[in-house]
This record gives sequence, C-alpha cells and structure tokens, in this order.
Amino acid sequence: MVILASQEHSEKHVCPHNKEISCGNCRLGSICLPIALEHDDIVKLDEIVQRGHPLQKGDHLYREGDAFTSVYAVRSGTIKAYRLTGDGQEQVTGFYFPGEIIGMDGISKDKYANSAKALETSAVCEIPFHRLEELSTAVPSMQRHFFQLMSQEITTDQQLITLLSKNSAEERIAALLISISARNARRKLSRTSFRLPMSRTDIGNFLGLTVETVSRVISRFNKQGLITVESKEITLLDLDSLKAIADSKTEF
Amino acid sequence: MVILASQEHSEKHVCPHNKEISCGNCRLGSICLPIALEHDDIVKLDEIVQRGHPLQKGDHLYREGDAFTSVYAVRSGTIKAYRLTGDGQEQVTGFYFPGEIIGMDGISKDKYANSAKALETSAVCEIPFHRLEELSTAVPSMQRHFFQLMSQEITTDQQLITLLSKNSAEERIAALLISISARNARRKLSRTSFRLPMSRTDIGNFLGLTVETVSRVISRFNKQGLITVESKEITLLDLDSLKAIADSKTEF
DNA sequence: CGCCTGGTTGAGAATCATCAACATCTGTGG
DNA sequence: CCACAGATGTTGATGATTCTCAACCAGGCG
Repeated sequence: MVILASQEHSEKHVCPHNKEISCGNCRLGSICLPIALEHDDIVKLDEIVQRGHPLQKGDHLYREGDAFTSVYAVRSGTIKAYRLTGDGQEQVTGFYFPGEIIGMDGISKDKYANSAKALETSAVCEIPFHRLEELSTAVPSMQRHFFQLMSQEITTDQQLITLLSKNSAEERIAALLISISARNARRKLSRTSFRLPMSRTDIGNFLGLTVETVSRVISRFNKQGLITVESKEITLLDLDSLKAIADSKTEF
Repeated sequence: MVILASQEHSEKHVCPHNKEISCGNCRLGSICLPIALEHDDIVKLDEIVQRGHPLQKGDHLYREGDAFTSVYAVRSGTIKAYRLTGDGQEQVTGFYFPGEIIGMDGISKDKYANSAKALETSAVCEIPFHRLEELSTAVPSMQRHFFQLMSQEITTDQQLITLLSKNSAEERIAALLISISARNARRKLSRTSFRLPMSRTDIGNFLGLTVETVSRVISRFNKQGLITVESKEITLLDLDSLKAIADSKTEF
C-alpha cells in the first residue's frame, strides 16, 4: 500500500493503470522482456503493444475456445488461467503475476486452450500475435526471446507436473508459497509478507487438493510457527524450513 | 514386425535407419512438419537437419543440464524424457514417438531441463537450434510452425497436469492407453494393438502412480475384458469404454 | 542354469477426500 | 451504519484410494 502510494508520487508515468506507459519506461520491463533490445526495437515493440485494458476482479481476459489473437503481459494484479474438464470442473493451470506472459497456449490451435480471469483489479498489455510474429522475423533477438518465454512456460508446467506427481499436500503448499515469494522478490516486493490474491479453492484446484486440505495445511503451518495467516495476508516466518519442506528430500 | 519388413522391401529409401532419407520424402513428414513449405524451403530444412544418430536402448540423447544445442525429431523408436527431483527420484515428463519433437524445454535456460533416453532402438533427426532460428527468421511459415510446436507442448503438459490433479488411477491409465492409440493412428498404425515401449515403472512414474497400482489396474482392465495383455503387448478390446473411463465424467 | 531385473499379487497403513457442521468475511440493501 | 445473505473458509469425524512393505513369479542374459 505504502509502496504503491509512494510510486504514484515519485513516478507519475509508471502507474500501472496509466496508459501512457511504454515498454521503454515500464518498471517491469526487464522482467517481461529482459532482452537487450536496441532503442529502435523497443520503439517497434511499443508500437504493437496495446495498453489500457483494465480488468475488474472476475473479468475474463479471454475464454477457452476463443479465437487466439494475442498474448498478454500482466502489468498489475493477478490473472488465473484455468481449463474445464469434461464434467465442467475447473483445473487451474497457473497464476500470472506482473511481468509474466499469458496466452501462449493458444498458438498451436489458433484458439485459447485456457480461460484467463482476473483475480483482482488488473492491467495487461495486449500483444497481437501476428504483429509479434512479424517483429520476431525482423528482429532475431525478439524471436529468440519469445522462444525462450515459451520454453519457460514448458519447464514451469513440468515443475508443476512433478509437484503433483510426487509431493504431499504440505510439500505442494510450501512450494506454492515459496514460488510466490520468489516472484515477489523478482519484482522487488517483500519476500516474506504478501497478500494471496487467490482463494483457497483456487489454491487447492491448482495443487490438486481439496479446499479442506489446503485450509488444514495452512493452519498447521501457522501453528508450527512457519507462517502467520490472517485471511489472505501471509507472512513467511521461517523461509528456510518452508524451502526444506518444498524441496522435501533435497536436503542430505 | 511384418509391417517393418514389407516397408523395407517396398520403400528402400524410407527405412528409418537410412541416412539418405530427406524431409521431402520422410514418411513422417506431414506429422513432424505439417507445414505447406515450398520445395525450396524443404531443401533448406534438409540442409540443417542432421540425420543418422541411431540410439540403442538405454542410450541418452542428452542429459538434464547439458548445454542446449538442438531439438530432435524422433524418426523411429521411442524416447523418454525425465527429470530428477531433489532426492534423485525420476519424474517422467513425456514419451516421444516418431514424428514428435523433443528438447524444446532447453531453450529458455540454454541447457536441457530434462534428460532424454531411448526406450528401444531409435533414430532421431537432430535440428541445431541456431540454424533453426535462422531458418525461422528467413521463412515465416517455419517460425509459425515452431511456435505452434512449442505451444502444443504446453497444452500437452497442461493436459497431464489436469490428469494428475483430478483423475483416479484407472482414469490415468485409460487416458495413457488412449493417447498411445491415437498417436499410433496418426502414424497409420493399429489403433487397437501395439507394444508398450516403456516399463510399468515408467508408466507409473509418468502418471504419478506406483508400479503396483499400474500393474493392478492393468490386470483389472484385462479381467474386465477391456484389454488383452501379454507382457508389453496390448490389445484394446473396448476402445469406447476405455475412452469413457479416460474422459471419466464427460458422459452425461 | 541361475541370477537379476521387471512384473504381479496380497495385506496393512497412511494420506487425503468426503460429508457435515460451523465460523467468518463481503458486500448489499434497508 | 447496521443487518443479513451468500460465499468463503475452518475444523472434525469417517472412509476410500493408493502407497508401502513383502513375497513370489517370469523372462532375459551372462
């Protein structure tokens, strides 16, 4: 809160909801596009990126099956990606924080394989894919970077596969907390204290657990003095222990 | 066996182990590269693809952590991708059949995130990535296609996530059998009768189950008359029921 | 021939899901 | 501003699916 307020004062043009932001001065720039682009290339990128698009909590960015047109960089807020199983159950496939790219699953079939929904008020940069393709052809470092982003998504998904396949409820939840913590750190936010933007149901859904189990494990972590919980506000008191639990057998 | 033998007679130059094969006459062509490439472009692709590379059962194509240089198209045989968890356990992340591409996980960090190991005698086409990048820059349809391949890998991984997160042991195994059946069909092989190239351990590892459960479920399917099993030879007797089990709640 | 890996089958244990009751939070309208 | 309703979260008791441990079997290779 304090952080946001101070930013609004000191960096008027970098407010996440300000349309006049550009890739060149975006404070997330080095996260979502950490490439050594020439000035001219950044200008080209700026030209194709469509900003604005403020989403209210619960708004959909796109839905599973919609025609694929764009990928999106999250600028502020949090986006949840999910798909529906045969019987209409939800499977959360990822949470996307500022600086992360969402929508790349749509490329292969020309329609989105997931739905994307704002968990809180959020802003995104829309990047029309056909323009991105053109730019990638023209600017090899852009192509390379986009290949890398997609590859990253693959490895992230594979980590989740491993988590779901091998780890206990406690390990999964510890891993999620650590993951959020690390992603906060990347954005220069607190590594130990944050607000969970998603519901317990979403957490369970993402980690392949029921709400009840999520609730119980979080309570247990709380009692064990590993974390402090106040509804969605979380403080990680013992990062090392949590890491140990998350990586489980790593240690020895 | 019979199929292979007849192919060797009728199509000498299309034998999977024949180095003189080219992308233009590869009988998998339309699977691994289903693009409308111009003749000239196919020639260019041919120039960068390195064939040969016969792998014996157990041979590694690359190992987790190796410097990333190439992606590979499986030409014959089966490749298993896996990563090691903290404590050295294996997590199988995928099985790759002829016509499928493996290694794209290595792009993001310039080193492979998985190890790739031949489950039987296999042949692959090596595609040096920096050459592929150049070709992608020069030939937009090639770039597009490669984006699609990576996106495909993402959606495949997400399907596995859903499977691991929501489905019972029976559902997972039915889904795997159906998946293999479908991939066989794509290669014009039998949809109902095939040899499983992987061990029960690998199956369990892939599906997040123990060997024992895999064995029990397969036995049960056998007793129920859904399949016939003779060690690794599988015949799917009731494809529809299996599909129903795999999609589980889809039906109603 | 016998060892060793891989696979099958059984019995008991453990984790997590399910069912159910209750608490808390949110936001809406009086 | 309070009261209330619906959604969200917590906690408890019970049960099912799957894991673990263990014995045994089969087949391939030296």
